[in-house]
Amino acid sequence: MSEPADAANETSLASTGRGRPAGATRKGLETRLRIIRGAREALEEGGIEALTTRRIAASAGVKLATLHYYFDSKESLLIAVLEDLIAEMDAAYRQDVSLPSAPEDRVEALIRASWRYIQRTRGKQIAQTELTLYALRTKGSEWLAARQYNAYIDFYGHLVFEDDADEDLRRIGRAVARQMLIGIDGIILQSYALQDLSASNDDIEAHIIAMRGYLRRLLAERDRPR
Amino acid sequence: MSEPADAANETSLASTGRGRPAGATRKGLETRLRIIRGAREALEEGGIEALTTRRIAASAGVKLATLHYYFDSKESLLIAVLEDLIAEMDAAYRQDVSLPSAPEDRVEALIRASWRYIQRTRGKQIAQTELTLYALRTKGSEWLAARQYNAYIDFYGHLVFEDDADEDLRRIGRAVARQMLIGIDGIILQSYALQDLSASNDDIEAHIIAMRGYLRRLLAERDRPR
DNA sequence: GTCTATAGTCCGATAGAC
DNA sequence: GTCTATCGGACTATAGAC
Repeated sequence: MSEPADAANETSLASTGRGRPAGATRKGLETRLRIIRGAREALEEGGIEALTTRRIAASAGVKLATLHYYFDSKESLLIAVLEDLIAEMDAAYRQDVSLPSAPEDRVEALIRASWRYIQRTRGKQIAQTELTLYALRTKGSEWLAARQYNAYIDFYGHLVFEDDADEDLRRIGRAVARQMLIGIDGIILQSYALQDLSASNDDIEAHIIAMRGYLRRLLAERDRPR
Repeated sequence: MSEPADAANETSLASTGRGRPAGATRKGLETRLRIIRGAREALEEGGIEALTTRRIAASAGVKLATLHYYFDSKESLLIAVLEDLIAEMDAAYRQDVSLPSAPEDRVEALIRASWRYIQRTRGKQIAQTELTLYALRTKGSEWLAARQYNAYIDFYGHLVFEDDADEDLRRIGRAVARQMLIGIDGIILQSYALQDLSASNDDIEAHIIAMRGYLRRLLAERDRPR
C-alpha cells in the first residue's frame, strides 16, 4: 500500500478514450497526466465542492484552455482521475508486498499496513471517497465505482492467497478481501470523524480478530462442505 | 430505524444560533424547517456538487432571498442540515425499537434492520455520507461529524444494553456499537458500488457472526478480567 | 499543443419595496 | 417575513492567434 509513484502512467494513459485527439505525442501525454495529477492534488486540498477547472489548471501548471484541450468536460476529467487512482492501486499490487506465509497472518499484516497508511493519508482517503460518491451518483459512471472496488478486492484477495492457488481458495480470498475492505472503509470514516485514536486502535484489533475468524471459518467450511 | 417523521423539529430549531434573528415566530420556524428539508431533498436528488442555494430555494418552495433571510450563508445552512439528520436519528432512538431480549440477538436484529433500511434509502445514505465528508474538511465543522457519529453510537449502544445497565455493560455496548457502525458504513459504500446483492448478503451474515462474537468476547473479558 | 481573450451561464448574497 | 430585482464575481467552455 506504499505510494506506487508513477507506475500508473501506462494504464491511465490508455484510458476511456474521452481523453481527446488520439494524436497523442510524447509531450501531450505528459501534459494530460500532469492535469490529472493536478486535479488529484486540488481535490485532496479542497474537496470536490471546491474542485473547479480553474483550480485544477492552476494546480497542474497549465492554462484553463489547455485543460479543455485534453478533456472535453470537467466530468470526463474527473472520471480520468478516478481511473488514475485505480491504476495506481493496480500498480501497487504488481510491485507486490512481502508478507508472512500463513494466510491468517497475511490478513493481519494487511490490515495493520492499511491502518498505518490510512492514518498518514487522510486527505487522500477523503478525496477518494468523495470521488467514489461522485461516480455513484453520476449517471453512466456507476461502473467506475464498481471497477474501483473490484480493483481493491483483487488487490487484497491476491495478497491473501497467491494467484496460483486453486479456485476455491481464490474465491475465499476474495470474500475475505471484501470483508476486510468493508472494515477498512468504515474505519476510515469513523476514525477521521471521532478522532479518538485509542478507540480506533481497539476497532482495528477487533477487526483483525474478526477477519482471522472469518478466514478460518471459510476454510473449515471448504474442508467439510455442507 | 424507521422514518421518524417530524419528531426532529424541536431539536433542529434550537440549533447553532446561526439560524438568524432570534425573533422566531411560529411561521418563521416552519419556513426555516422547510428550507432545511428542501436542502435535504435537493441533496439526495443531485449530490453536494449540484447543491446550489437556488436549487434549495426552489426545492423548498421559497424565494432565494428568503433562504438568505434565515441563513447567513450556504455553509451555515448545510450545517443545519446535518444537525437535522442527527436530530432525526436521535428522535428515532427515543421512539424506540422493540427488540429481542438477549443482547446478542438484539445485535443481530439491529444489523438486519439497518441493512433493510440501507437498501431502500440509497440516495439518503449517499447524501449523508457526502455531508459528513463536507463537515470533515470544512474548517471548524469537524465537530459536527463527531457529533453525528456519537449520535449513532449512542443509538446503537443503547439498543444493545438498556440505559439502566451498569457502567461496564454500557461501555461494552458502545464498543460493539462502534464496530457495528464501521461494518454498516463499509457495507453501504460497497453494496452501492458493487451492486451484487448476493455478495452483500454474505457480507451481512459475516458481519453478524463477527459482532455476536465480539460481544461475547467482551462480556467474557469482563467476567474474567486480565 | 498552448496560449489570450471572452462568451455565456450560474453562483452566493444584498438592497429595498411591500 | 417574503418578495422582486440585481450586483459582482466565478464558473465551464470556446474562438482564434501563435
